[in-house]
Amino acid sequence: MASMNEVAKRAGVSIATVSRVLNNSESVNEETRMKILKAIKELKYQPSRVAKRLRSKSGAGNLLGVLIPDIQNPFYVDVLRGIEDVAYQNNYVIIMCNFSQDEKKEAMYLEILESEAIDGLIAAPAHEDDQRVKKIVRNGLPVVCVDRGLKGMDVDVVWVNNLESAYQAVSFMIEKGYKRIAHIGGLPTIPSSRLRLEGYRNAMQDHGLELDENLIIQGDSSYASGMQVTEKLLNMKNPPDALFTGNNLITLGALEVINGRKLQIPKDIAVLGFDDMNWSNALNPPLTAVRQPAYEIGKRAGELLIQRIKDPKRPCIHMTLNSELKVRHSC
Amino acid sequence: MASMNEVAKRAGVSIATVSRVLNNSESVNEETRMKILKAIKELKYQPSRVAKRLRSKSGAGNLLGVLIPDIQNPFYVDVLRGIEDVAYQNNYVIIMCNFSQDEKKEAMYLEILESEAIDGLIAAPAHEDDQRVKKIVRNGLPVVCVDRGLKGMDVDVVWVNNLESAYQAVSFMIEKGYKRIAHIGGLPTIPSSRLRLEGYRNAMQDHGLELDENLIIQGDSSYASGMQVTEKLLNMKNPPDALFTGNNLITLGALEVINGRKLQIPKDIAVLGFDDMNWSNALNPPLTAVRQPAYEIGKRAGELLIQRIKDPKRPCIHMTLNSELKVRHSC
DNA sequence: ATGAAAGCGCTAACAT
DNA sequence: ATGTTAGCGCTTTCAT
Repeated sequence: MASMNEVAKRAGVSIATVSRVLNNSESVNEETRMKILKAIKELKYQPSRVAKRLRSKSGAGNLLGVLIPDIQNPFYVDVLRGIEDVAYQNNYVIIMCNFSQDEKKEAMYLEILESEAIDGLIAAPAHEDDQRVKKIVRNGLPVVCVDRGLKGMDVDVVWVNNLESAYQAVSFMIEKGYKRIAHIGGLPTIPSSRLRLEGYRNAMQDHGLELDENLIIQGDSSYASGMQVTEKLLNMKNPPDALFTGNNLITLGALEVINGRKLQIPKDIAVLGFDDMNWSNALNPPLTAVRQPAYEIGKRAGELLIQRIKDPKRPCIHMTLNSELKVRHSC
Repeated sequence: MASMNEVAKRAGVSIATVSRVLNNSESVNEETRMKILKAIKELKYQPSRVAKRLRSKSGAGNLLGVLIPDIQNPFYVDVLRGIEDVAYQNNYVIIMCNFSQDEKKEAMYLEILESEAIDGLIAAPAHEDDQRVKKIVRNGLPVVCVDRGLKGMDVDVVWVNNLESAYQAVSFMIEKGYKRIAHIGGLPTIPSSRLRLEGYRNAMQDHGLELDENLIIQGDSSYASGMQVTEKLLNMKNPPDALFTGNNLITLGALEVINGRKLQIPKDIAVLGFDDMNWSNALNPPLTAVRQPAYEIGKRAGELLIQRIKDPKRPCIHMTLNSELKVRHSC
């Protein structure tokens, strides 16, 4: 790979001038500019992003970190797609850090990202009291949180109206006539899990339905937990007639168990999932679900981050996107 | 962030000595080592991976590029997980480049990766004649291909026995008694699409079944193409009694159409998919599928890449993993 | 309008 | 065993 020096030599100018035309800064004589452009072309010169990053400490490195809890969850894949599109359009590139709900791994990745001199970070922190992410924000790195905020910390957040969405979904179930609606929640440490649970509780109460605490079980947000909890619920002497599942993976786990028992959805048990998937119509019956605009969450987060990199002083924004109840046939 | 210089000053030594203890190279007096370690701790010093990368041109940068055609395809997500695990264990970090089957985007990303001075690349090239990836290999960057090779080029590849797997799958369908088995293929430019088609053809012929060319349709490997082609097939005057779908996304698209028409699987039409998903049991009925060991493909590729980075002279390996027919209830 | 030179944080000769 | 020094490829004053 040719370096700026070689370009400068070939064009018979100094590297400073080359740098100037590259950053189309200030006034450069049209003639010399042409000479330089020619040399660049001939040498197939491409600037080293590494050197650039080393030199200019802020925002010019075109490198973003993305920290997500679980790449196997389709929700985060879609978020990632949104981020990636914005990043790509702005000549940024992404270091992907999937910490698989493992806080040790999260800590490692965060250290590495710092030492990679990223220009900004999009993160779904392990929980809202995540000291590691908080420290990074305090250190002045531009950060945008997705799906979860940071308690007591002013930071950009893009998320969805979890409580209201859950409330609306459960209300829908109630109106459909379901009485014993169980909720399989995600990790209680995750704020969105708690909000969805709260929405569930509120809806039940507001509609005068009895709140059977045995019907509320929180797992660890995984497929396996979806299976386990569903088993448990279905084994009850008085099992639920409907399931409100707390995320994508839980929903899928629940479906596996229900299918395994040859139960009919929604006749024997109805299912309404939080989180939609692009292929929810491929399920049989098609899944009724709360659709978070995952791609858009990622896109917005990317935009906010790039804004913040350019203008670190801009006041923080909490952007709440609306989710949508996709009524299909499982409830 | 503290720099090596500050550490050196605090410990009262030169930066060279600091560098030595960091790379636990050569002999350093135990006493000074302690002093330095102490200073490092006190300053919370972390080496800059950027500076390191700029300086030492080969393999020390701990940065890997991953180039994949479609992050929305669960197969690639699992591959990515495998790569990521190996990378993480070896202190490498990943720049994720999803080119969404768009060759312009692929080209852009490849350029950027070069200028990021990555130590190695794992790629699923757009096709086997991909000049851009070929050039990178020729330039001497360590590269491992997954899922697809590079025609006329000696390069490490990790893939699956596509032809045999398809052959086996279709034979299974035939033995089950299906006669009019349709194949919805992926992009003909992708080698694995062609191999799976060939496996299909061979199986049909070897079992003395008529090869109705109307039953063989190649799309673009997407969910949408899965839907379109399935529509077309089901609208035939003499529709197929079984579907052999060419990848994950196609399968899901096909299922949506089949469900939409209230057709029973496998009674009205059987489905066998190439590519399994972690949640295939959540489908109703559970999907019979050819399971590629996607995670392991990623893991192996990661291992091969790190080996090659350490030893660029090692002869190339074509590693063919076995896929497995998961017989469930859709066929 | 252009060049010279310092320096980002580190590695790797080369000295001592 | 440790220090000095010359870069890696670039940006950015400060001169001219």
